Amino acid sequence: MSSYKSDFLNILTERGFIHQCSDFEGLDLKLSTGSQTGYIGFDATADSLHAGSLVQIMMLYWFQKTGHKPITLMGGGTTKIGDPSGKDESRKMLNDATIAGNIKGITWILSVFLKFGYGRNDAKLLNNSDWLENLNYIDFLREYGPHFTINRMMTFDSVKNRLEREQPLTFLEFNYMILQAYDFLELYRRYGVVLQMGGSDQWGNIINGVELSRRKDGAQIFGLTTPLLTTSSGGKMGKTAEGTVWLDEKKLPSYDYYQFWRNTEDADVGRFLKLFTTLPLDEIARLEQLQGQEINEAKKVLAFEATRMCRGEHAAVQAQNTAVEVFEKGSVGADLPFVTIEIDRLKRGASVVDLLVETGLSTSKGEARRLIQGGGARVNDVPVGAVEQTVSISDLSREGIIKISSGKKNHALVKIPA
RNA sequence: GGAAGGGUGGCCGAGUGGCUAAAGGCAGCAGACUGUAAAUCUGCCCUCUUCGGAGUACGUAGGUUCGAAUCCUACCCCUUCCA
Repeated sequence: MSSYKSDFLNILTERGFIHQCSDFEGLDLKLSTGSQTGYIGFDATADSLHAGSLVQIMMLYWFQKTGHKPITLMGGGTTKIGDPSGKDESRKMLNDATIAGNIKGITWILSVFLKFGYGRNDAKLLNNSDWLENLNYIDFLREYGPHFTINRMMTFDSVKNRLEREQPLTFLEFNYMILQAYDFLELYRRYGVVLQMGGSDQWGNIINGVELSRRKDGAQIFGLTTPLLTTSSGGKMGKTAEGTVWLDEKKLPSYDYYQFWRNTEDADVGRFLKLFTTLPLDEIARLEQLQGQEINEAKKVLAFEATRMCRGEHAAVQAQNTAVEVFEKGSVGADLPFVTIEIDRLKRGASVVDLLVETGLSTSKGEARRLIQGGGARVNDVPVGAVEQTVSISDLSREGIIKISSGKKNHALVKIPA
């Protein structure tokens, strides 16, 4: 289907990673002449990454897999500015300690997907504060300022959108793309980086770096972006009802991570299999053929593989087992969240409303009541009829467990202390 | 510094003295239908509650009034235009 010389571009094309490239031919030629270095920048605005960043991470994964050297650039410096791309409001200012903590968390999760080290194509971690923090304002302006025209900058979406929507865009944020462009040039000079990858919202920032490097150093370097990922029904990737789909297991249990992928919409399964698993394409093609109810098999593969990559084989198996127990056998699984309760309290009768709140299935008593009134609460899979209902010893299973559910998908366990 | 407009629930956006916990839309939750999908339909959607109510809330702080998101004053912030 595709006909690039480089494995990297072939794989990316086949798996649907590519949105735009500054120069396909040039990049292909460059990549096919040997191992190259490329990078992706990560904002340090949160202490971990979520599913929305996974496409970029997978792109780096393939970059390394095909023999090239990935650099993950932490935006220690640029995070202090705030990227205006895709938002109407400027970011909160973060302090140094927070940024440092965030970088630590992000680095950890990246190391799950990439092999870091000192080998030939091992991934390398850098922080742009190394060269941004001590820039001399006047020198910087004189050196690089002339290469950016306001006229041109106004045409970039990040700037244009703000202006069109009459939202404020401060000079601080206006500088973001200049600094990111400078990052690229700096990386080219220091490490011979020839490719910057990123989400499609980064296109403007990336292309600025390509142009700046060409003008300053005559560098022939490239930009490559992934499509903006949305679900087929238009939802944003990485956010769900429960909140953000964090990659870090400390921030999202593996069972929930598995369930996120398990609940993928039909229309997205094939696309996601290509992007988020490393299964061979013919295997994916087979799974894509499945219709109707059989598509669930493909979703299980997707969920398992995605969980395995991010959380490891053991966690994936466990999550899958729990899902089978809960959904296919109507039973309970080890991975379900649980709370313990004193046996005395059970003897007296513990209110379902309280338990819904304690297990985290509801965030307030009012919400728990509404859930019951709406017929969405269950105890041991039996709908709760009244708000006042309580559970007692007799509700305990042989294993000493009571299953509490909010709807059909959200379950938690109440256990008595061993 | 001056002039005009504006700041409402997670978001968008009505509301210009009581009928407003605040229209409508989006997002979200639950139910029905299914396949742990989508679409559709229905209910819910500030917090607490002994279910009678109670407490908070319309940028911030005061004031007028029996009664304010709505009127007045000061302050903060945003937008546009002028200097």
